[in-house]
Amino acid sequence: MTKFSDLKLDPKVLSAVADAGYETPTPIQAGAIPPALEGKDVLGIAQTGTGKTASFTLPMLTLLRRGRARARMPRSLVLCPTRELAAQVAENFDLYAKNTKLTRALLIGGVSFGEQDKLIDKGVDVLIATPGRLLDHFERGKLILTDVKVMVVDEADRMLDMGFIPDIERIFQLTPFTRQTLFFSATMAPEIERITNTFLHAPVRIEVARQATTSENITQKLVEITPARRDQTAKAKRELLRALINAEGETCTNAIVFCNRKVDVDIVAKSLQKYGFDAAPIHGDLDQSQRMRTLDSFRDGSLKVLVASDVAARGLDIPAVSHVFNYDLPMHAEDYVHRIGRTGRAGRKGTAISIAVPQDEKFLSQIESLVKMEIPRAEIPEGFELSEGAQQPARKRDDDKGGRSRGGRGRDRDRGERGGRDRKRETSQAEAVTEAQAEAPQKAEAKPAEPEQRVEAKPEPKQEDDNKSRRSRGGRNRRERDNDVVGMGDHVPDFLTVSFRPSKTEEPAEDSAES
DNA sequence: AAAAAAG
Repeated sequence: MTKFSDLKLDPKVLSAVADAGYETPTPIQAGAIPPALEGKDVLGIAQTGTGKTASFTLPMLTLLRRGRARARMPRSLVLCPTRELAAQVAENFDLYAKNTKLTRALLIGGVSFGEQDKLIDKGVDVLIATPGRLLDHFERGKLILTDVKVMVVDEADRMLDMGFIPDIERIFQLTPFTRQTLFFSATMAPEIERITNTFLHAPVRIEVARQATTSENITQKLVEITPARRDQTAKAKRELLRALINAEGETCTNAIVFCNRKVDVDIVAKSLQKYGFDAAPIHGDLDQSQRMRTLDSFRDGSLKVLVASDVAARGLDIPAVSHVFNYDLPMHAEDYVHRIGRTGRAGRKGTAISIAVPQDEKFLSQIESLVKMEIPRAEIPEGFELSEGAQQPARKRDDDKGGRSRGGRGRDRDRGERGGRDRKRETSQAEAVTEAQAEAPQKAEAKPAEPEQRVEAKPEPKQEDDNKSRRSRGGRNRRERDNDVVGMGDHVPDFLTVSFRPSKTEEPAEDSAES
């Protein structure tokens, strides 16, 4: 078995690796580092969580150790699809470059140019960037790319999804033909193939096994419900989500809840907060500093539940998440794998629980054929009061008061209510927001018996106001929502210390009667 | 059908 010490890395880099506690390279590292150190182009086919980042940072630092960057002329370039990913790569560089004098700059959108300009002017060895901001700097004449010796493209498949390929091609053309290229992608779509054929020179191809489509460390579950009425779907799912989190009890130390839409990320996060969960949203419409703050507090454990769009599905290094909840099933089966891959990492056990409604059927079957297994159906947790708003997959359609039944988890999802023609979203954004708002207040009364004071942090009067303003202003009030979302942290009793024993009072009857 | 990224 190779060790890092066998890999001809710079001693200073090696000592940083050792300090970080790593001894044995992962397969992608063992495969990519040696050719990269020889100056060869590398085509790495690997997913997140395989140790990909170190497989280019370590050789780059070694290759760059001699020489010095000139003003505005970075010596290497790392391109990442998202800001968070770029920031994370930057952290990696800091970690492994700590014993060297190499410098780096992070060029991402959403933050001011000033600081970035200053660093570029001083000259940096490593430039880590998202494509848009990089080109922005270039067009302003701030950046000269003719001295780039090494260029890395990270998560190329995602760049493709995001429409970055033209930008990437352009950036390739701005760098010298003689540069060394390290190129990473989880898949080799035809378009990616074309790019690599065009811009890589005799690359060494390293392919590591798909990160088990489903790691056996991850316990997967699927809970199907069939809301009696379409317009109650969202609320029923939120109720169910809370019940599922509660049912996991103390085993749920921290969790990511994935939603397909940004608006739902906000709604769900807000709803969870109203119910006393230590939750915060993250998606691409939130401003960058808030994204960073949220992510930081999630990493350091002060935030327990991260409600996220797919911005967080891939690439982000969030260690040791005990649970992943799919509030929505992802529309791309691939994303399911990425999402649940946020848990069960590094040999730990993880749990991934997904909520499905009848409309999800086709996504579900795609997911199941991708992961090559049927996701075990789980029962609706105790404490989830089955109301008209949410029923288990209907076995009998006319059993319309039969909410209480718990047994049936057959796969007859096509039975349920599916008014095929009406494809549009069941609840408008504005309605949904007010609905989320409305859920909690009733909650407060229903709950005094509960030992934990989770609800007490709730700023009630303010909500009523917001509620009105929201109603009148339709759905376009994200900024406003963001503002009252943050800052509950200190008041909300620790998620961990809460006893999760589900209680029926948790779901007041009014909750489902309303609307 | 949605998210992300340059404003």
